[in-house]
Amino acid sequence: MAEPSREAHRLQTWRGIQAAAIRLVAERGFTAVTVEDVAAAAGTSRRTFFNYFPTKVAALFDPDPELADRLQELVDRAPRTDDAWADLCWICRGFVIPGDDGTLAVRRRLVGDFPEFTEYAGSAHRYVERAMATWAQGRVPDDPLHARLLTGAAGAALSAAFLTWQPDGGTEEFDRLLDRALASVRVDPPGAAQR
Amino acid sequence: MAEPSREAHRLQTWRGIQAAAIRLVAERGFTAVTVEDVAAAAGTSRRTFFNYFPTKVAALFDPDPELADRLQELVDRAPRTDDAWADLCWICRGFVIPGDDGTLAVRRRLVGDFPEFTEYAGSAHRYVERAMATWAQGRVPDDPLHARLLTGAAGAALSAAFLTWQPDGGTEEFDRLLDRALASVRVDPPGAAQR
DNA sequence: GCGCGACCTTGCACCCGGTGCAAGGGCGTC
DNA sequence: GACGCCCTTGCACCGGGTGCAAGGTCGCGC
Repeated sequence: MAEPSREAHRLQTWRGIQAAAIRLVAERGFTAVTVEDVAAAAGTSRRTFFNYFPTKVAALFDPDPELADRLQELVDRAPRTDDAWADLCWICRGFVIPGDDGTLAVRRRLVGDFPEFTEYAGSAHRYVERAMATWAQGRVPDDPLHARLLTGAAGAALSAAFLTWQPDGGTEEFDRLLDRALASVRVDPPGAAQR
Repeated sequence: MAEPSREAHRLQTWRGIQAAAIRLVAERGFTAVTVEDVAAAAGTSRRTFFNYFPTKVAALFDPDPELADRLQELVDRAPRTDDAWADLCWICRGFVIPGDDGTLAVRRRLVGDFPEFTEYAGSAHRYVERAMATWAQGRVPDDPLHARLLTGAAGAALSAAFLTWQPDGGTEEFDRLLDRALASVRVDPPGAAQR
C-alpha cells in the first residue's frame, strides 16, 4: 500500500525472499529446499532470486541492508587506542547486540537442526569478517600478519560463541558467551613480550 | 612398471589427478578449469575424478594419503601439559614442516595468482582444522567454547601465516611466520585471569 | 499528457559441479 | 579356471549460477 517508490519495493522483495528462504530451510533443511522453491514461496521467479542474492546461502545470511549500514557506522565509530585487539573486541561486541531482532536465534537454530550447516556458519558471518578485515588493514597497514591475526581471531571468537550458544536457554546469553570468548583470546602486536 | 597391486595403482591415479589439477589451475585459474579438463589431463574420466575427490577444491587441497597418516600420528603424539594452547601450538608447528615437499609453496602461489582463491584458503586446510577440532574436543571435553576457541585461533594463525607468506623470498620463511603468528596469539582457559 | 530512459522482472538457454545407477573389464583369490 | 571384488566409465539427471534479450513499470522532464 501507499506507493512503494521503487527503493522501498526493492527492500520489500529482498526481505520477502530472505524470509521465505529462512522459513523453508528451517522446515525442510538446506539441501531439501531449492532456489526455485524459495522464489516461488516469495512470489517471484528463480531469476529474480538471483537478482537479489548471489548465492543460495546468501539468501539466508546476508544482513538486512539497513542493518548493514548500521554495521558500517559502528566500524567507523570504533575507538582507536594503543590496543588494536581491544578496539576490535569493542567492534565485535557492538556487532551483534543492537541489530538482533531474533534473526540470530533463528540462524543458530538452523545450524543446530541441520549440521550440514556448520560449515556455512563460518562463511555465514563472512560480511562481518570482511568489514573487520578492511578495518584491520587500515588499522595496522604496515603489518599484514598482525592484521590477519586480528580478524581471524575475532572471527574465531564470534563463531565459537555462536556455535556454543543455545538460544533456547541451555547456555548463557549470546553476548555473555561472546564476552567470555573475546576475553580468553589475546592478540598482541608481533614485537610484544608475551605472558 | 612392476605390478601396481591395486592399492598402489589407486594411489598413483590419486596423485595423477591432483597433479593435473594443480598444474592446470596454476596455468589458467580455478574457474577457467573444469573438472572434465582435469580428468582428461590425468587420463581418466570425469566420473572417475569424482570417485577420488568429492569436490573440485578437494582435488587441489586434500592431503596426500601418506601425509594424512603422518598428520594423524602427529596428533596422537602431541604433548599434554596444563597449557592446552601451548600443546596445540606444538601440533601446528609439526603440521607443516615435515610433509613439505614444495606443495605448500605451489598452493600459496595459486592463492597469490588468483585472488578468487583466498576464500578457499580457509577451507583449504579444513582437514587440518578437523583434526585439531577432534583433538580439542578430546582435550577439553567439558568446555566446548574453549575447545572451539582453541581450534579457531589455531586456524586463524595458520591461515594468517599462510596468506602473509610469500614463497619466493619476499618475506620470512613460512615456519618463522607461523611461529610469530602463534606467539602473538593466546587462548586461555575461560576462568583464567588475563594480562 | 506524452514520451523517453532507467530499472525491474521474467523466461530461456546454457555451463558446470555433483550423484545414482548399471554395465563392463581387470585383478586377485580359491 | 572360475568366481568375486573393485575400479572405471558412460549416461542421465538434479540443481546452482549466469548471460541475454524481451517486456513491463515507474519516474522524470518536456
